[in-house]
Amino acid sequence: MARENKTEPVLKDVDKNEPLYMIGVAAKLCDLHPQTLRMYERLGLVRPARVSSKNRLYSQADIERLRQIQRLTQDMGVNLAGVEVILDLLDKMQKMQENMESEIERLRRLMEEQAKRLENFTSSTT
Amino acid sequence: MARENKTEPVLKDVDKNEPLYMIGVAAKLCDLHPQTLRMYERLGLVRPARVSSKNRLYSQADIERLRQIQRLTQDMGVNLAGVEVILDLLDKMQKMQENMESEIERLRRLMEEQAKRLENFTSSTT
DNA sequence: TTGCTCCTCACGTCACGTGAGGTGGC
DNA sequence: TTGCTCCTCACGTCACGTGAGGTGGC
Repeated sequence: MARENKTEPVLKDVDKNEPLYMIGVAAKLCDLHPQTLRMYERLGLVRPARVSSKNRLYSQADIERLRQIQRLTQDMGVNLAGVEVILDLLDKMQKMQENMESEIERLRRLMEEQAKRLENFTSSTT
Repeated sequence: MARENKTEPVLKDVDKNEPLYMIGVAAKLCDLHPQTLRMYERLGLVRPARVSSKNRLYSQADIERLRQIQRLTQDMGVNLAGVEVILDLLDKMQKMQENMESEIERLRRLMEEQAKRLENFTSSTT
C-alpha cells in the first residue's frame, strides 16, 4: 500500500505515474499554439495543474480534451462558447448512460434471483 | 376516418389544425429578423414548409426550434456550427433516454409476471 | 397602390487565433 | 547566454446578423 516516494512534485488529482507536459510540449502534441492553450485555460475550457502556482502541467486527459476541442473548432467550425456547451452535454450523456445501464443491470440481477427461486419451487413440487 | 376537406393547402407532415406562420409573423414571434430566418433555413437549421414551393410556412415546432437557436446564439454566444451539433446531441440524448426507459419498463413488466408466477406456486403449495 | 413575399450583395461587428514585446527562473 | 516560461496588447480574418435594392403575386 505504501507508495514509493519519488522526487516528483506532489500534485492533487494526478497519478504520479502519468506523464505531465509543459505548455510547449502539450502544444506540439496537439499541434496548437501555446497562446491558444493559455487562452483555453483563461476561458475555463482546460484546467492544467500548476507547479508551485507557476508553470502549467498538462496531463494525458488534458491532452485528450485539447484534441477534442481542436476537432470541434477546426474541423467542425464550432466556437468556444459552443465547445463549452457540447463538452458539458457529452459529459451529461455519459453519466446518464452509466446510470441507466446500472439500473438495467440491477433489474436483470433481480430477475435472475426471482428466476432461481421460481426454479426451486418447480423442482420441489415435481 | 375520412377527415374533413378544408380549403387549406395540403402540407405533408403538418397537422391541419396546427397554426402556420409566414416568415414575417414567425420572425416577430421569435423577435428575429426575417433575413435571419432565411439564413437559418439556408444553413439547414430550420426547415419550414412551403406553399407551392414559394412562401415559407413555420409550424409551432419550427417556432420552438427558432427560440432554442435564439437562446443558444444570443444568450449563450454559441455560433451556428455549434447550434447544429448541440441540437443533434439533444435529439440523441432524448432518444437514448427513451430507449433506456422503455428497456427498464420492459424489465419491470417481466419481473411482475415472474412475481405473479412465483406467487401462484407459493399459494398452490400451501 | 400598399404590404407582404422572394432573392443577392455588402457592410459592420465581434470572436478567436496568433504574433510581438517584455519578464523571470532553471 | 539560450530556451523555456509567464503575462498583456494588438492585429487580421472570418462568421453572422442585418440593411439595401430590386422582383413578383395576393
